[in-house]
Amino acid sequence: MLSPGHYQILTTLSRGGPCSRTDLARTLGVSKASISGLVRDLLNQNILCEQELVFGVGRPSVSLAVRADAASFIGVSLQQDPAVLVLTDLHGSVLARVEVPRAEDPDLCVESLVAAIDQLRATGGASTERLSGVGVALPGFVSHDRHTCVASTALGWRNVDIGAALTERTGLPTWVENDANALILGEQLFGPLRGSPDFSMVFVSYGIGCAHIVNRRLLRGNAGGAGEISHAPIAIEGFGAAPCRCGNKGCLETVASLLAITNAARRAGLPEQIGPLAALAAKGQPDALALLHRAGSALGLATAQLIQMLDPSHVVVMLDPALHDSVFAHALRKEADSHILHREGPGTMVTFRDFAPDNFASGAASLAARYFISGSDAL
Amino acid sequence: MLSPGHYQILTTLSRGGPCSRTDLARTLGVSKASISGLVRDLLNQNILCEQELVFGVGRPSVSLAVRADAASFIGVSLQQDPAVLVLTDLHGSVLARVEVPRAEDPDLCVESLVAAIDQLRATGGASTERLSGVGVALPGFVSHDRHTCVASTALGWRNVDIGAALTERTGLPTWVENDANALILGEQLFGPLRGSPDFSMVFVSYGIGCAHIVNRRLLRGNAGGAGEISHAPIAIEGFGAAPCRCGNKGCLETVASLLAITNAARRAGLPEQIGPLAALAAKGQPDALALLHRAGSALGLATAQLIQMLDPSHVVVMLDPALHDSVFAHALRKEADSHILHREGPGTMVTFRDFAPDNFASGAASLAARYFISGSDAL
DNA sequence: GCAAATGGTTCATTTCATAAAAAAATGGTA
DNA sequence: TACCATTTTTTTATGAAATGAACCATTTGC
Repeated sequence: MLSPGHYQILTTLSRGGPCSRTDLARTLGVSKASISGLVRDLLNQNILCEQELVFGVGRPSVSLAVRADAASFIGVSLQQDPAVLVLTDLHGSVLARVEVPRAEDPDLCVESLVAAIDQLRATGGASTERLSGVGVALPGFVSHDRHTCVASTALGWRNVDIGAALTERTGLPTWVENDANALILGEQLFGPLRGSPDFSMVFVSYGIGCAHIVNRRLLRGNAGGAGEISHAPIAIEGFGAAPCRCGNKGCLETVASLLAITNAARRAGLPEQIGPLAALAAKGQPDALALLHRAGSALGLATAQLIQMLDPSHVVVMLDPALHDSVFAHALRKEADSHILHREGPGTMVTFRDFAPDNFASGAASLAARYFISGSDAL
Repeated sequence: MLSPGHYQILTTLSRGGPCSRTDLARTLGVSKASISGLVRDLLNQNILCEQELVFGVGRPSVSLAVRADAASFIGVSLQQDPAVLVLTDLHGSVLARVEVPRAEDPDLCVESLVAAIDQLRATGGASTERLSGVGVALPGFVSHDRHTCVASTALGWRNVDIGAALTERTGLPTWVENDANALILGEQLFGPLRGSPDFSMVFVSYGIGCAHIVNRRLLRGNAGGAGEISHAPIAIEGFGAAPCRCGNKGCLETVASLLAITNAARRAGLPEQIGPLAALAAKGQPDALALLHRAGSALGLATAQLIQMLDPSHVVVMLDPALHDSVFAHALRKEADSHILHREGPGTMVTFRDFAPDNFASGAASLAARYFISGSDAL
């Protein structure tokens, strides 16, 4: 139905925001005549709309924009229990949201997800008329065709074809993706860093996740293992090197994950919740301070490794709000800063952002949105 | 002269080796009719040739191959003193070679390079009739248009437009590139790993260099700083953390570069040449063993960081031949292996290869060859 | 020999992109 | 107010490029 030319226009508008037909012709390097015809098609199909006039010297240009209601998508996050499902529009805005318990058994899990999806379809009303696809984010490895969960220790799954199951039950095309990858792909399509060709994201949850965009594409690596920062070797002098469940020693997640932090807090007789722990550290409690400083420094060192290796324009670190202005964040920034090579010009910008489980669901929805916009799942 | 279709055919043949017209049509997703016409053009221009017949069930297919003598290129390496210049054909084979002292002064340097290029042109004879371009590899940062050396501590250069200077004096289009990048781009076009979409290379010289191919493209990063493994933080327990010239502590190059090794050897009263030092270690001399083990372990740890972050299919480590079967190499492999997350399937393969200054010159020549083959310098 | 299978070519047709010209919409100026 | 310069957008005529379908070529296997 839509040609590569149509998809190029949608991608450009989605990446760079509204612009005129002439701008599109310049950006894409094709003639204004071609753009005119393609845009007409997209207007007729109610995928684009003409916005306000932009006045310059001559005839004003008409801004073209992708219509938010041209399509809607469902995103499923199995990153935590409970699972989060969202219905989003073509701008990435969340229209509806629902939570369901995350069942371990694959069949039960699909069952409850299908019920939740039906609920979203009912809630969404008119906006679900053009419902175009489902995206699933999960902690684990996903097959190359983005249908099957090859392995997930968190879920206890091996070779679960959740993509096929959901497609069959919902009648909607489904894409499955690793949680960190879904997060960064959502950011690339709809987030503040949209359009940035080289950036990385790290999130600190019970585990630690990481993903990279390089040359505008997701970095998967040879076996889909790129970004496995959890097991980055970060043994620092005086840090000790605790054995990790992977069998090695000195892995990042033995120090900086929420699980490691809460475990260490329990052993030290400190509160296990991250909020009270951070509050205690803010008041100057030495053990809490040392614990969070250690964890932040470790993640800072891993971040420095990342920056030296990839030289991204931005690294976004998603943290629990309680950690935002804490010794954890400060130690992270300081340790990272002291291990990167400073050169002229603007270096890599490290920013913190609130960690929320909904980010994964939105990211998952963006997988389907990407297909709608680019006409292929080439990431 | 050549259309995008022509370049697609050249790129496919160069990447995957000889194949038939029908194979090309299948691979590129276009009709046999189109291929037929494009191939005819390339045969007429003596860029392709028909090779042997491949017999199957029906009519045998004619293998098409890129002619090695369709064009030739000059590669310049300023990676070490003396500079190395090579003349290569379109298969990457070296046809002629010459060395010249590497002058510090940019004007003198250009002068001697031009003289050497003229010498290569004279030596090359008939093969230089289709001389198509010059590539330059140098240790330092290169501007985005691949003409100017922005900064090089090794050469003492700042904003030297060596590309423009050589183009003016030789009349040949010129591409300038960082040494590590030139090396890996040469490998991608002509080396054993040609066609592999994700791999990395590390070389150990007076400094340590590194570059990555990700999704078939060179990973440059935001400011061209990707692959700066020299200053990767590798402080290991018991390693100490020597201050580095970059101002930080615990950088890889303070331990594992040839410069660091020879300096440490001098302080310990050991031979400064890497060959005798390795021989001593092979005989069991404890200080030599400890020194090389330390250096190899450090590089192994950095390699583990690399593998965890990027998950490449291969990491090629270019080493002085004396180090190949040494404690350095063994410690490298052991340390890398003990810090990567092992999963099912074939993991990253770490291989050693001889380090030779000529590799950089060949890589430099491949920059020009790439333009001939792909019609653009989009890396 | 002849059918089956596959590789490669020819050619009329369609599709696609373009350049050039025309139309539209505005600001400035006499 | 009339008119011109400027820029955006549409229309139209032209040319390049890719295609499908038919055709020819050359082998294997029976």
